Amino acid sequence: MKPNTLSTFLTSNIDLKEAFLQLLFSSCQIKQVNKGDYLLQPGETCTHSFFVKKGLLRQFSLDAKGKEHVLQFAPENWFMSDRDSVFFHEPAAYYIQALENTSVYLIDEPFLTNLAHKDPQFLDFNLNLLHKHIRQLHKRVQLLLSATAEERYLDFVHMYPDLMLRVPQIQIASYLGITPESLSRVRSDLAKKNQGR
Amino acid sequence: MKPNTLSTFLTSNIDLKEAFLQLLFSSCQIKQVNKGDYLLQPGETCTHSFFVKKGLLRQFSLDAKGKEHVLQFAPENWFMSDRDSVFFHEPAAYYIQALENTSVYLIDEPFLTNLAHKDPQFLDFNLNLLHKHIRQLHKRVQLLLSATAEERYLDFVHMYPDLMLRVPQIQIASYLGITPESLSRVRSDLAKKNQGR
DNA sequence: CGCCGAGTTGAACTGAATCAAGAAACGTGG
DNA sequence: CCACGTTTCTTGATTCAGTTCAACTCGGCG
Repeated sequence: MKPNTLSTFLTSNIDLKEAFLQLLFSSCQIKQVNKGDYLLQPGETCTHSFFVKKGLLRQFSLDAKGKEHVLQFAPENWFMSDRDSVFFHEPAAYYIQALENTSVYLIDEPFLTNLAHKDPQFLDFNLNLLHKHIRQLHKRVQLLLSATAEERYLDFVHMYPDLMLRVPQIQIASYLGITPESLSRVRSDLAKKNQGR
Repeated sequence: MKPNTLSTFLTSNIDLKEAFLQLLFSSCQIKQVNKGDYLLQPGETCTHSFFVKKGLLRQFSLDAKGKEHVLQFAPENWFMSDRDSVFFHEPAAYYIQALENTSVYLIDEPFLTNLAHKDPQFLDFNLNLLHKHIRQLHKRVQLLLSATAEERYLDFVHMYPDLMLRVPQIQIASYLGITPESLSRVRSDLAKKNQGR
């Protein structure tokens, strides 16, 4: 299942009524951002989530020592939003930046909530997304608690093989919670092991 | 705000209609579990979440090396559920165990979903909970990525001071992703530092 | 009593970080 | 299309936070 548009993404999960789809599209603006540009920076507040039509986003934080830590990536057909800002109307705690030239739909939150209230199918779809997100985060915590750098890398490659080809290793290292140097070593160790087979 | 019952917990967030509250209570069974007993084990499936009336639960996994990793604790008035099992009808991946003699409400999932569909206020309440949960998990990932053992410990003490008094250090160490020995050392180092003031 | 799990403390070890330096890839402007 | 500077990736040497293993203490509890 490889949805290519917002429409197929939405309908691939739950059969949304055509009318609601039209409504969603018509209410969405599209925004273009260039590689390196920011959609959101800490301290700002915004009322919409982003849905990636084309391109690639990353969400990251800056710690006290000035280091970046990637929370997640969002390639085509992924949602990304800063919950502090969008749902709780607090200043954002994270950066959202384009890693490629990217076009996103701006998904207005009040509108989404409205839709959830009006369309039972959309509500199910929405709840499903949230539960999946939580499950994925649980898995991530679990990996950070228990797995070595190598294990986490292998899991990443397995889960997001396409991202390996698009995201600089330095970003992947940050996502995995290791330094770029360590990632490089993990990769060369794995290459050696696999050479013998 | 220190809610003491399911009723006050629910109403403290959003004003739920009295009728729905009655409905919720009437449909909930109460279950008693003794310290050390399991509410759920990997491989099982169950259709309800747990709401802790009195006592303390923990959710944890067992890794390949036989080590436990605590994902989260649930003291009074917290929800705990295994999403794999409850929402996706897959075998559970985690254990849920009582750390004290505990009584929980069994919250039937189909019923909850129903409620969300019927009562707009309950829906908002439900969505709010999910978004908060995600936000908390983001923060946890962020800490695991960027903070030292000491920093994570201090954050835990700050966030859950009550749990420090009820949960064995060995469990807290597991939650923080360090060994009990390391936690002991972190604590004694902090004690030394604070002694001089 | 004596046992047993929780917590502490010490010494040796290790996975990953840090620091440093070089090589390869990339984009931008001439 | 090439030259340049910039960023990414690699490799090596050293350091360090946290683990491991082991011994010992303490407080409950049968």
